Amino acid sequence: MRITDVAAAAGVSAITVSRALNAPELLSKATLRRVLSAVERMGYVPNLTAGALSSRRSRMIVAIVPTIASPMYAETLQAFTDVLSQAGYHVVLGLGGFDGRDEEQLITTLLGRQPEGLLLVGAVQSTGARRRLAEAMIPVVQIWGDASTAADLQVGFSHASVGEAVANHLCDRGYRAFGVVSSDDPRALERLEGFRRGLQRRGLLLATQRLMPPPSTLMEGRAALEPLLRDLPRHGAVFCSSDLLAAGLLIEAGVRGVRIPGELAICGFGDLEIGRAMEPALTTVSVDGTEMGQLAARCLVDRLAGNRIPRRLSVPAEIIQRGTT
Amino acid sequence: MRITDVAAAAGVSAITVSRALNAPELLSKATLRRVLSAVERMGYVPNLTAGALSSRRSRMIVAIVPTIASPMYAETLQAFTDVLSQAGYHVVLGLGGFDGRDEEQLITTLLGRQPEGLLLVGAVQSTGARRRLAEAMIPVVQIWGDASTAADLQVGFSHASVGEAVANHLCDRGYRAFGVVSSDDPRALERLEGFRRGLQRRGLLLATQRLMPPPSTLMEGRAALEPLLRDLPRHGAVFCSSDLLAAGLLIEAGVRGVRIPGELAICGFGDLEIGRAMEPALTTVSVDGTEMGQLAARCLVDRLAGNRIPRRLSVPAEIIQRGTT
DNA sequence: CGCTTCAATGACATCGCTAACATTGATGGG
DNA sequence: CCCATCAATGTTAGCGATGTCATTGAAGCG
Repeated sequence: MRITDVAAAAGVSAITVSRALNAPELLSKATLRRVLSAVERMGYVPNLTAGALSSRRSRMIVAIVPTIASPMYAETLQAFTDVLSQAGYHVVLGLGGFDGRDEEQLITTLLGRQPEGLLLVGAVQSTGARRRLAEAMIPVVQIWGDASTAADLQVGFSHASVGEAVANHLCDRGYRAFGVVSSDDPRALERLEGFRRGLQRRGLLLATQRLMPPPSTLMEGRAALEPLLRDLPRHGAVFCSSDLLAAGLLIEAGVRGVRIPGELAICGFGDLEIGRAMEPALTTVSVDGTEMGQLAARCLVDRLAGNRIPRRLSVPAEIIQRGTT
Repeated sequence: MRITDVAAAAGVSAITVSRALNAPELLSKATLRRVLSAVERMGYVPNLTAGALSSRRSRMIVAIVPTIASPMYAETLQAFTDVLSQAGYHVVLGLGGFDGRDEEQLITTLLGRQPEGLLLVGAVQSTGARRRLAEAMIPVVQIWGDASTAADLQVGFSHASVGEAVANHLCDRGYRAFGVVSSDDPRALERLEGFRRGLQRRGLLLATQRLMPPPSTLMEGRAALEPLLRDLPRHGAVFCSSDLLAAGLLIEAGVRGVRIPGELAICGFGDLEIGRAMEPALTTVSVDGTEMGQLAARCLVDRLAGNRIPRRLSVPAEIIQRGTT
């Protein structure tokens, strides 16, 4: 069924039906009612593909995320999609993984959909992909971004500063020996670097670090405890790149009877529900993934509506002092 | 840049460029090479919207999921998207929530994209939405489905049987007093009903049940322990609708010094990582969310390729006996 | 009353691609 | 040597909507 069918049924022209659906204020009350009732009666569903081609407005936004299997990204994407859906956009999902392989390929085919905007979690790695994005001439919001790569629009926080702040916080609480258990994705590595620098500023060193490929899991956290205890002096503190790793440590500590924070202090990252629910509750860094997703979405919507918006937005990343440090 | 620009640059007609990209086997080696090099050189990205309109093949699949904030669905969707992406489809995300509000609206606008297939988590609630789906004449795969609602294609398992199997399992292990802590989404309720029936068959009754709105959280699990202990005789067993609830009980039990499974046995659902990582590890029902997502995707791909495929596929749901029962 | 103005509607071309059919020229069999 | 055949490429006409400009008629105004 096409728009012309509805038009015929309502005794108007195709464009009038189009207007009834897209710009009802242009029609007289009577016509509008007649057309809408025909639409309703016939169960007409407009072909958005055709509409997009004609109007050059696809009303689609592409979201490129490493994975949604990780709760942090899932939460962000959920919020992002909710807001955009409200604003009348559809979200096309691109799962890129953590390595840059196929990145350009993925971005290219998705750009072929003529999205009006794009969400990017983390940085674009390949220059080819970067060029493609630039050529697309659409707003790109980057979230969870590294400082290094400047996208068009950015919603996030400085991972390096977070690392440094955690270092300071732990020093202030009196810890003097430090370890890191971290995934080796670019954002985690930036936090680690900041952490290390923060320690250096205080004249302290990192005693041990353990890197592993993303995504991080509880099990990896559990497995990390034993080597950590070996390498780190008693009363040390460990900074984990994810609450999952931290919670894993906590669980294993429970099993082994290691007192937390007495024998080992733990700071996580992400403020996931699991951290809040553990006993003792996890000290962690809270970044509001939901807010970040919402902000990113609103950025795009505003920008597409022609409003001027700030190119950089910060969401706060704050250390939540709880029971494990 | 349009396809004709590339065609001009390569000294061929538009359709030849189209074929170079979509049906290279139809072209001579020389022409193919010439065209592809022009495509490459000019950085041409085909407009898939136009292509979709013309060919009536959108190469898009719509996925409608209650939420991706829940790890189970996120995992399934991840697998689903991965497979489809491999097969050259893009996934458009629809987040429907758990209530049926706006369901028809959401489905309708998404159908306007002319997707070639659709993934549905759970059942369609409104009849309006069901009619719309039927009229769209595209394959619809339903996963995590209730038995009641027969979609076009179905990949899943019987929630009721799972509930019954858990009842039997717990009875067989000698428990005689039973409780349930559950979300009240339709699928969880079906499991609950099966559980109750299973108990009845054995001449046993449910001593207490506590329902709460989805999504389930660890915190709700923790909060559920105290009333549960009040209402349920010692040495009872509780069936939770999610590993998150179960893990919450487990954490709270640790805090209160309630011995698991000595004083309280716990069975979860979902086989999430957290259940495996807890100590004692959680007895649970494992349904492979990844496999379900992959299967659903393959169903669609096969069907769209014109192959005959079974209308119902089962993925196994098996009880994993671990430390909490 | 004639002219402007504006609200309401329509006609037509167009968005960028591909399906369907047409054409071309080389190949090979009788 | 002619003609059927087939591989390789081209021509034309849409796909289903909307942008743009044109048209209509009623209202307002001096």
